[in-house]
Amino acid sequence: MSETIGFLLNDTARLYRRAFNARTRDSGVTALQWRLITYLRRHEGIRQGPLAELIEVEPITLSRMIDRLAEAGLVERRADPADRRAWRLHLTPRSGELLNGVRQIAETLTDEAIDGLSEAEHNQLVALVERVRSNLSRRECVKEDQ
Amino acid sequence: MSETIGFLLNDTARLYRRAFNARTRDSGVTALQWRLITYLRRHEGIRQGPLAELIEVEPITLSRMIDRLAEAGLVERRADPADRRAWRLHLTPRSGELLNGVRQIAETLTDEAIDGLSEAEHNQLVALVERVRSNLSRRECVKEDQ
DNA sequence: GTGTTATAATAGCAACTGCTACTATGTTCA
DNA sequence: TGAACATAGTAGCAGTTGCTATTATAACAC
Repeated sequence: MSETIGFLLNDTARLYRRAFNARTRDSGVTALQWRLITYLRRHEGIRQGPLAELIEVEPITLSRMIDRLAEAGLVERRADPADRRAWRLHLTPRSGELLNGVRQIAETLTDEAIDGLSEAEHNQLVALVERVRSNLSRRECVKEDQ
Repeated sequence: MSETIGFLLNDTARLYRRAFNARTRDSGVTALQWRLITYLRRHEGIRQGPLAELIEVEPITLSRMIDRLAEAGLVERRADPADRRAWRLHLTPRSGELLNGVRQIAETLTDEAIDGLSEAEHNQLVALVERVRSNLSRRECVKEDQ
């Protein structure tokens, strides 16, 4: 059996993305864009670098996601008055409206994904995956460990 | 907390891919290509359609992965004598050599990913993720349920 | 036998991802 | 002050993924 945990996680994540995107196609927001926006909501005015670190993607990856979100009118790049190299990211009012609908879909999908799992199993699943994530995370960025 | 299971799985899977690819860069084989090859090894001569279904990707996605693997000399498309629309997929000898090295890397990485988990926890993790996967899987393809 | 429908694979388009290399700006130090 | 270094973000390239549409072939219906 080469069904290692890596492949299994990949498969499952891909199926989740696919299901999410299939349901939100009309809204024009993908699973990952939605996630980015939920982070942004809690970090209004954050710069791209720290946000990229927060969600653990490369700066360039984030940069291009922001490109698309800005083009869609969901996110705004504002010049940082203190550093002319940097942007500060802000959500537009339009994003708020959109997100209420999407949040519903996301919650439903999550419920379906964990269908049949008890509360305890669900908690355990999250805890175990988080441990795997932190195992994989620390070996890439030994720079900070807080 | 919007750390839903979907995002968590996605994050973890991405970190796994990243770590894998970082270690196998010289070999020229990515995590997903390697996985495809391990499937192919157990299904020599399979056609693209069934293989795509097996690994649950769209046929076009598989088609392009095969393009790259064929170009790299790891996989061969042979005409199907019984159906001129179809290809039969075969591994080349070169793939065998390559894979022994990659398998080592994959095993090491898996060990690191589950570092700190007991045998029981590891088993439980796999079992729980598999249940989530099957929850997500069945809702896309109600066609077959065996 | 010919027309309709189904199937195998691919083409175009677009989103997500990371690597290396680059530009522009800020910081430090001599 | 001016050079060396660091940081914020982007450009080019390539791999993975899926949607819709298309081509070529097969299977079926009449």
